[in-house]
Amino acid sequence: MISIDMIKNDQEKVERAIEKRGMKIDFKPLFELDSKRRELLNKVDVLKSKRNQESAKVPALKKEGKDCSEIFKEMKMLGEEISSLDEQVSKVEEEIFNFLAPIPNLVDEDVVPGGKEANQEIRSFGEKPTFSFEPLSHIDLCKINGFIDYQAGAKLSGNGHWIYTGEGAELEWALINYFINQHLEDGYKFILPPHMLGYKCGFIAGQFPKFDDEVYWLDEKSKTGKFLLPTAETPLASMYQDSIIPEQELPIKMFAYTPCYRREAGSYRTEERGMIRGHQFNKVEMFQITTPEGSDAAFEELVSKAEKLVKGLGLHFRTTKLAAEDVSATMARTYDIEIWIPSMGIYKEVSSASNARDYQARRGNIKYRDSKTQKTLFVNTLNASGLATSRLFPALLEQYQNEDGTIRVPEVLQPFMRGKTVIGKGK
RNA sequence: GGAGAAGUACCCAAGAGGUCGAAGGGGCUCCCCUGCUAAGGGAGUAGGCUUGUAAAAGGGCGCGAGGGUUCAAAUCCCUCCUUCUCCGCCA
Repeated sequence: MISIDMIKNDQEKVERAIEKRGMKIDFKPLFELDSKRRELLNKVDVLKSKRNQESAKVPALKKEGKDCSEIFKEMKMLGEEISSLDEQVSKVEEEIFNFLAPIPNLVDEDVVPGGKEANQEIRSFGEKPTFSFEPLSHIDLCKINGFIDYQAGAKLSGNGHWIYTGEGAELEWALINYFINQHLEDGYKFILPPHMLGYKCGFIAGQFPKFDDEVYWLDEKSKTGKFLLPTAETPLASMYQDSIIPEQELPIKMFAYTPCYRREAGSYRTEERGMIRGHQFNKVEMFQITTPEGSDAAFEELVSKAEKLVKGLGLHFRTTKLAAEDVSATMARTYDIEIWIPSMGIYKEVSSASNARDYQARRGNIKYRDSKTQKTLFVNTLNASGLATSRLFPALLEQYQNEDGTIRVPEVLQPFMRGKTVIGKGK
């Protein structure tokens, strides 16, 4: 959420940032609402002040045995005026909220305008692997090795669901453990949040109201109902809602492992077979809460942590800085770490690292107390996957396959697989 | 799922329609005393949001949240949330 003050202070800057997303917003109605609100508040506050003063006199008058009915009559009329004005105030405030809430975050100055085509690769690691034999796709590799049971998954839950079986499940779990271990070593706090969340979490994280159709609602979609988390970012962003964090506790560094549940309605189903896009996938999510001054460094840290994980697996990837239209509405900047999937001949996102600046903090009223001024200020929130397995797993199988269809286990995963160096029974 | 009780400031807690920005205690801060420590004495310790302004002064809101009754609500009524206790259910 952006604020009226941000717009007032530098309207040009705000407009520039929004234009980069290919949008245009006329703020005039907002300013009108704002001055109307002030006007109403000034009026009603004077009346309330008068009511308070008069009411304070009553006990003394009563003690003297004087008649107060005249005052009561007058105050009753005042009271009616007050409640009518109060009503107008809350209506205007609601309109202001409805105006501001859907406005996307302001992208950083250095984020270029445009869509996907304007994304810039900022660095890459490793090379596209070459094979001396005809490599198999991860789908075939899973089938011959019995890592994944797609058919049974579909039987249980329909399209977009799969079952990790045997060494496939072991590999999946080893990946998750490898991530968790790295984050613990880096001093991040381990969080296991609930998977069923209330509406407000979705609002704070910025997914609602726009994307409230893309999550699974456990009952009917409503402000009181619960939905299954689409990413652990949603609960992590909401953990500190309505609180003031002492500055010395910042930055807060944490991570969570959860499955992610997504409807993925209208996705590119044919291209994305296998586990590229499913309704449930595993992800470890990193999250940081920082001061505004600390958030750039935190962002770099998150990106490099995600890169380190992929590097550790020895997988070829590139890091891309997203152009404005590709940055999600909640975020000011996003870097994607994309991994090479040989059978598809494309890079797929395994981590998305973003700085929300104070956008989520405003939505969730998350503040910190500045140690010098003692003032309360909004925190910055940042998140990055670290990592999602559903793209990593296929890339790993394909990049680590042997000619006989077995899979070499990357060294970093071996400790989590009881020392195994090769998995699968092969062709 | 059912029944009951409770939610007041950093913590505990009084408060039962008007002078309650809310008693008291603990904690914390400062000072005094005691050669250290323990103990004692004194003073201070409500914020958050908002309005207003050049800055201020001043004003509004505030006792879990939201409504309502009333001239007036921490206090009465309703709804919701949370916590605790008891009962039920047991993956």
